[in-house]
Amino acid sequence: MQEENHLKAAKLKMDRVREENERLKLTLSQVMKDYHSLKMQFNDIVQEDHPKKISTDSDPSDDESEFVSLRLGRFSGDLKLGKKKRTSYNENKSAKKGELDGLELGLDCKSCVSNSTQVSKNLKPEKSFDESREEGNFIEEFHKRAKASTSGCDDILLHSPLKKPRVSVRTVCNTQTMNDGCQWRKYGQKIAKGNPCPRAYYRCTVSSSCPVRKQVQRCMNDMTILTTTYEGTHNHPLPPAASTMASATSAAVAMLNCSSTASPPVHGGSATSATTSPSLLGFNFTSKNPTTNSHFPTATISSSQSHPTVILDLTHDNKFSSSLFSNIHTHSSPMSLNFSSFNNPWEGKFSTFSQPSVYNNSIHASHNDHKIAVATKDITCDSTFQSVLAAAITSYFGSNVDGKSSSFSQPWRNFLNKFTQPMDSQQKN
DNA sequence: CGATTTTGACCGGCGC
DNA sequence: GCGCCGGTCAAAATCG
Repeated sequence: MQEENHLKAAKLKMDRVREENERLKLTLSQVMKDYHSLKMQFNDIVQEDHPKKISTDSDPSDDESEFVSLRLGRFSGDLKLGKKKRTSYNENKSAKKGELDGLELGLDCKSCVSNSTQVSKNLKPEKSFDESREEGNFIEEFHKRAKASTSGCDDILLHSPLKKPRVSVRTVCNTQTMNDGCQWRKYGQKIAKGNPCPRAYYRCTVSSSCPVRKQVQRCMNDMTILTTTYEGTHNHPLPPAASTMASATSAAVAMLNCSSTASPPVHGGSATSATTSPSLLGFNFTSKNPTTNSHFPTATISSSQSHPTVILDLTHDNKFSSSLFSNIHTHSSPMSLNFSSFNNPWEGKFSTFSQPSVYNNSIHASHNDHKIAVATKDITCDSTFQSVLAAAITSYFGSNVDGKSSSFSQPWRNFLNKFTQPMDSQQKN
């Protein structure tokens, strides 16, 4: 009798799970449908805007070569590995810790020597004096390249080298940390004010002398959201997966640097006072309608007194963003740059985006059309920013995973191509 | 037994 | 000067 009851209960449970499964399938198919339709529409828009540019600028087979490669710490000849023998990237270990189930930023960023110089122009060192001493030649070369820049991006960091820029990445992640391809050792944990979740401190252990640190903290409002804050630049070669993240963060830092000049003069003129400016860059791509904004990744530039910070929000669920930002950067009026991703570029790459709630809301094409139009129009105002932006997007979404196929859809490629046009041609527009 | 994590102590910057 | 707070250190504990 009891067994029968158990059986019935189990059957009921199975039915419920089956129903849930069906619901998820439906959601997935809806997302896929949206994706394809948006992809088509985006393609149309880009083609209409710049039909010739896209078709004539480069060989289609050479699409990826147009992408900007940002690789800090990868200048040849200056690679000094630490004495530690542990230079392999032990994925088994990560798997043991459950990281393989977590976020995987395992997309390679195509390394283009010819193009990297161009980007280096836009990048500025993000080192403190101490770190500069440590890194010797590497940073010298970096400075040389930075000085050779004609981009006009003044560097607040050169003027105030102690204020190391940071890049925060917000992701949905169920594991302790997201797997960014690098090897880290935890060296501390603290309960930070304003958030009961402990903040963990990690340092890069790929090279013993690597100055890169990261902080990992869960969002108080949504425990599934993980905020990873990177600081510093790797002074060693990185595995492809790690260089992807490094490129993205570097791009974000460069974005931050450029913002310092693009922002209107603010009282005091210090880096920190920029936070009081409601529109840091003078750009605002964010939709006025908050309800249409929930699916798009945003990069937020803000600055605390000690650390200018770029926040890349990859959660798809920006309803938490405002509260989080207000918690972390209480002095900031962060500006949102809405990249208006049409498809779901994270799909399949961020494996922990498994929560149905993330995808449950459907994406409306009309809104996206409007948003991408606004975005492309406004972004073209700043060409330096464009390459940086493109680099960031490229590195995050994967320009070329294995050298054979790009994970970008054609609309994305066109979009990126548009932003990686030579600056001169952009400015003439 | 070496590598890694944990955790309390310590340090320095900042605001009052 | 003092206290708060973020960040780091380092000894002990744990893991593989």
